[in-house]
Amino acid sequence: MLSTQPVSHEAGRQRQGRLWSNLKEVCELLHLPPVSLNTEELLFQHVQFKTGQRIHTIGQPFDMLYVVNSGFVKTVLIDEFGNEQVLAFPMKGDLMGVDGIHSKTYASEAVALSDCDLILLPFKKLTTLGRTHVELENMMYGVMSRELVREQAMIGMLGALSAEARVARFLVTLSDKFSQMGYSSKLFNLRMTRHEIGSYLGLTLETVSRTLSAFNEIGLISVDQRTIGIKDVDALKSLRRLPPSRTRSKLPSRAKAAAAASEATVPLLATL
Amino acid sequence: MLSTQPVSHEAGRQRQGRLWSNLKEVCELLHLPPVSLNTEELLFQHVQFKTGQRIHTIGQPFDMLYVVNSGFVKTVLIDEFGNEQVLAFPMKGDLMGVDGIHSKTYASEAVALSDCDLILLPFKKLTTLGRTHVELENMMYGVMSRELVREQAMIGMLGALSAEARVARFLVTLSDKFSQMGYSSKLFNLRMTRHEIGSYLGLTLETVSRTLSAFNEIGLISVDQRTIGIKDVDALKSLRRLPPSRTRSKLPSRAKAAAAASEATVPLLATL
DNA sequence: CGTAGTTTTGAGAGTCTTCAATTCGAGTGG
DNA sequence: CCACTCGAATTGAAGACTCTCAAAACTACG
Repeated sequence: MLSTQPVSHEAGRQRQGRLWSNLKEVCELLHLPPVSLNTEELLFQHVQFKTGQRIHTIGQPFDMLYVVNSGFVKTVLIDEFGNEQVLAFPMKGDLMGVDGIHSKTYASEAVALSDCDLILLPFKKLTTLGRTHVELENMMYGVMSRELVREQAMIGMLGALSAEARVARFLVTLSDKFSQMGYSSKLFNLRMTRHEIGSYLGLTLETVSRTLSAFNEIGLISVDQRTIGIKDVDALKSLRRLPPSRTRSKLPSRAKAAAAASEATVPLLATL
Repeated sequence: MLSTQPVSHEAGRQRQGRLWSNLKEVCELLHLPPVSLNTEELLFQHVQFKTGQRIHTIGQPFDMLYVVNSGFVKTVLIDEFGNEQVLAFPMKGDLMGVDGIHSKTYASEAVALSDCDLILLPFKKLTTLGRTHVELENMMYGVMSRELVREQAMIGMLGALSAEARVARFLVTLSDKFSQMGYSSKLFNLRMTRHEIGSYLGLTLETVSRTLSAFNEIGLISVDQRTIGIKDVDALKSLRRLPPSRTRSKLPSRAKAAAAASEATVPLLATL
């Protein structure tokens, strides 16, 4: 009903029947301090993909970075059995393709989850340009480093959090992202299936579904198919579980706050 | 007993009572095509850390990248409870500190697991230099991208593999790394505790211990405290489990090869 | 030769997965 | 316009894999 992506693309101008953006617009999209350059004439082309279309595949020669201007994408790894492992759900302002730099070949596959509009950043062009424009170069390193930090956080999450905590975090992150994009942070539509969410979080689709239902019953959220309403962000944010391994030996082993959330039989959390 | 790290550092020369390495040596260490530059005079300083010493902490201002020249390190994330989440075990030839570029502050903590020798790469110096030497610049991007791919693989592992498969992979990876470093790939010492391994793999120390014991009983490896002997690399490499989630709908649902490894009650699996 | 940390091993509990059935929703063709 | 079909989502029940708690053996170090 609401929070449908806008059809009009804020960034970009028409030219030769296509959309183009300049560096400044790209920087804004990436939430980076704008590179103050005389690069008004330096334009990057947009490309549109329809739902289900592949943006790039594993092994394909690398030459482009992509920035999502609108729409939703998933990036996946594919193992020797053909099983997908979702790595990320890039959306407006997210960068894709960095994993291709090293081997000059994309290491992951990107698929459009909705019709979307991407900005093409020819990697060669960027690096040559960065050589003369320090700011741009810093931007490049910065964005790559940011990606790395994001993945580190992901590893931390997969390695240490319970199913409930993972789903809660996922929702909070999505909520933030939506608000950041100018949509409602309280009510939004998931663009991915439970299966894809599960893959992303290292869970089965059933567990994802059950957890969402549980959150719903407790009143943390409202769920109707792919429409999610956030009702208690704070509770979601603080949803934790005792760490699975007793780490950091020297700590005053905190009492396992067996916080029974109301009388619900649902074994949810220690709101700390 | 064996495979103790060499006291002498292959790379590096004495000068002012300290060790220094040139760019070529650093590139070799990183397994990168040597940057053919007239940079004989461009030297990078070494630093030594003793077991347990902190190389950098979270939040500390970023200015250096580090390359491990000898010894063993762990990098960790620390959550709000003070719990450690091991991110990696950098060893000879590995790069550290990239996560600090983005926020100009290290995002992780690095601790020496053994006495070790690191090469300091002042980030500013590298980038300025890269501006004039394309090869060096490419190297920078390449190494960062490689790190990203490594972490992606880690995410895939944490999200999809069983405890046994994770431990098996860990051993194989270590074995490869050791052989790459010039040590025996068949017999080596772990430099980290079960607890650290568990944190790294998203398991408890008990599960790690039990899994190693199980591998031992089956004859895949020999275990004596921290000394590991690899006896059947291929079996370790092919150790898998049915994916936890039925992904990729359209596949001829492979029969769950209930391969009972010998008659052991140990539920160890589908050697494919 | 104690003391503390590491590792092993056991037993029980619990979370998450697996298998299965049902409902829901959208797209297609009659 | 409605029946039909297929994928997505929900829910239940049982089972499996790991975790938790606990105790003991071992190692290292002072």
